[in-house]
Amino acid sequence: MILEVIVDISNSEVDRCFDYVGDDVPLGSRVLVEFGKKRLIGFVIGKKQTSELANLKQAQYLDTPISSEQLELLYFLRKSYNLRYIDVLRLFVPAKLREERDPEFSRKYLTVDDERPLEQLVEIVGSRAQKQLEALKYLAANGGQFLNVMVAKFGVSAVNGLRDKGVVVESNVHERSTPMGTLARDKKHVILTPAQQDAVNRITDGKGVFLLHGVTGSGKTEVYECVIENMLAKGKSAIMLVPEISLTPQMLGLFRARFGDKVAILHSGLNASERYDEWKRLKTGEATIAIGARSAIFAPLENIGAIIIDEEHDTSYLSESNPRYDTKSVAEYRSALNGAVLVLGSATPDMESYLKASEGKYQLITLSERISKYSLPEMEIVDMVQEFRSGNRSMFSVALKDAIGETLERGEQAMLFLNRRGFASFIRCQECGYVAKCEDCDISLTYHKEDNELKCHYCGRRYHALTKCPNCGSDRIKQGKIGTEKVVEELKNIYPKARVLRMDNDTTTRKDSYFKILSSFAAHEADVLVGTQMIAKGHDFGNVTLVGILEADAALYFSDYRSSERTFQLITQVAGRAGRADKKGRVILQTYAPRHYVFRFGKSYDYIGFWKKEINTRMVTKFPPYTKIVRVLVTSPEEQDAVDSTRSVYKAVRDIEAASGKFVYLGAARSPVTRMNGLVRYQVMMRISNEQFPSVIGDIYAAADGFRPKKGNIFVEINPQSLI
DNA sequence: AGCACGCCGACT
DNA sequence: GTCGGCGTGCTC
Repeated sequence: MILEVIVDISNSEVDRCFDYVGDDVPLGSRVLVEFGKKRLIGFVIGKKQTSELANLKQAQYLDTPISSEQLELLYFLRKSYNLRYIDVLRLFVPAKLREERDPEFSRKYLTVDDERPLEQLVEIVGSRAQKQLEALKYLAANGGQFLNVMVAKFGVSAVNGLRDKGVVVESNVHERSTPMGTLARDKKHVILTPAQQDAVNRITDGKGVFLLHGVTGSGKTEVYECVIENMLAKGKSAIMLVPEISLTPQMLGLFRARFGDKVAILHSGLNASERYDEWKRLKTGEATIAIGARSAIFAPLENIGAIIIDEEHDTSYLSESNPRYDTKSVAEYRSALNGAVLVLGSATPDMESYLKASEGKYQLITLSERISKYSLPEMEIVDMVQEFRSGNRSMFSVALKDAIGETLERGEQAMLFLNRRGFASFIRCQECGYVAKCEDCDISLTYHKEDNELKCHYCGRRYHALTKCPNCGSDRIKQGKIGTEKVVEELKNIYPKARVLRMDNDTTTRKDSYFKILSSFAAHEADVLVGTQMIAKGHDFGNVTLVGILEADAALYFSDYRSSERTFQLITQVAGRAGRADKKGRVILQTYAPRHYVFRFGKSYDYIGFWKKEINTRMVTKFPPYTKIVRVLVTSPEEQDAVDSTRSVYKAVRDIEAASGKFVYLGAARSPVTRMNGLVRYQVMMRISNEQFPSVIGDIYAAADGFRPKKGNIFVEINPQSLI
């Protein structure tokens, strides 16, 4: 039998099948092959009787980790996102399966017998066996250790003595570092409200895609749990995706409590062995629920009954590098393959999701009541232009300053948000709040220091830098951006006794420091937490009664067509942080544009009102979800190489346009960030109507692949999150 | 990705 | 004269 094998090398040159001789193994099998001079892991994706080539090498069968359904998914991903075979296959298997070594390789692990108290065990060992007692104490103190490590430390006879006396327990593990037992398992009994029950029934008995629009605190999680429970009862499996940031021990404990060992958790904190163990539990059917961040959509489950995507508007569902893909559309495809329901849940759904719901493509379920009897906090909007005019040059409005003082006096906590993203900045007049926008796109211009000019990131149009406000003539027109350090500094000046914690990209370089800061704040080791949007998500802090949003419009004027949507999502999310428990919350939102519709709708938590206004803008200005933005990014260490490639791609795309009909926009230019990591960056930008998109995207991919720069790289992005 | 083959500059 | 630079091409 000839096997068509994809080898484990991610390179466009070898993104095709290589023929090997082998046994008649199932498609999706893992084999060991000799490729050139290297021994590599490969995946069988095709079989045939004969090959055009002579002298084929032999492929050695290992196992079959990939299902036929996943192979269908492979072709879908490859076509939709122009991915290489191997990049998709790598998403399907844990890293352990990319090594030649037997993944089942395990070591003996010793733990102290926890059925009996330690004193009793000490007695059994007896005072004569000093070395054994020492080893036992070490085990008890460390919670366990590998057998070979114990032997090295205490000698064979001491360790064997302990094993003979039966005071230690042996188990086979890979390299597990976090024992399963550490997760809390307190079971809570949940009684659903009629609205929740109705949602559960509709989803369980239905099919297709559901958009679960539930206000903050409306109990979406209970709905997810019940849907999963019903699917398990039907003998089906389920996948639940959450933003990486919400994979907290509390959240996982909740699911463990309800579903026990049926849950497999795939999060970034797992080491390779733990990941393999969880993957295998799903593959063998021992676990039938997969919970994790976006890549858990590829979990090796069969007969899936439900796929749930919590906080579906979250941008972490879009993979922006290496294998680029959109988790939601993968989920839609996979749920269709399985005949499963797909549930998209959010308090502030993605513009496109709600549009599909309004068009009847998704079934809309609304949870409008909060479970808790406490209502959402009152939102006050402070006009910072007014503050500035009345002589307050501080970054804190009088209202916010007073509110912080009162909160501190009551011994409660406050959170201050700085709405900041990226390093590029817009230009704003401090006197009147004027912001420079592109005349063609109605998107805020970005100031580029190197060229001292303003640029539109969507069409490339350039404008002179402003020295005076065109609206009011003031010269107080400058970059609108402040940092968290400055906020902390000023806060310390006003309230020297306040204990302040700061969290932003600088303070949270390591992943665990994020949780450290949050849990320190939760333990009331600080009175005020100052941070960027990072602190908007995550835990509930019962003692937080004040939330201040300092530059509510900073993201609003960020050069991005989604800036209003982002701002609305953010203020809704942030407001949810205030007064969740029995204390009434207060939100103070500072802005230079108090009459902007985002704040008008945000103040009353009116998602639908906002959506209607915003979707109309998108339709009129021809931005997603009515069009698709396609960007071909070309990078190279050499200017000419990048220019040549960009020109060729642009010409090819012009031909595609000529054959297919005019695009909404097409242009080629330098990328907004012209150099990065020593590489020059050029781009071809397009905006294409939804109708036209499916028929041209394949040709655009082909054009990009065909005119790859000699020394650099080229890739195609669809609706990129940022244009840097 | 690696590795081999192959054609031009500064060294014993 | 040669050693080695990395451009180009191939791996079933």
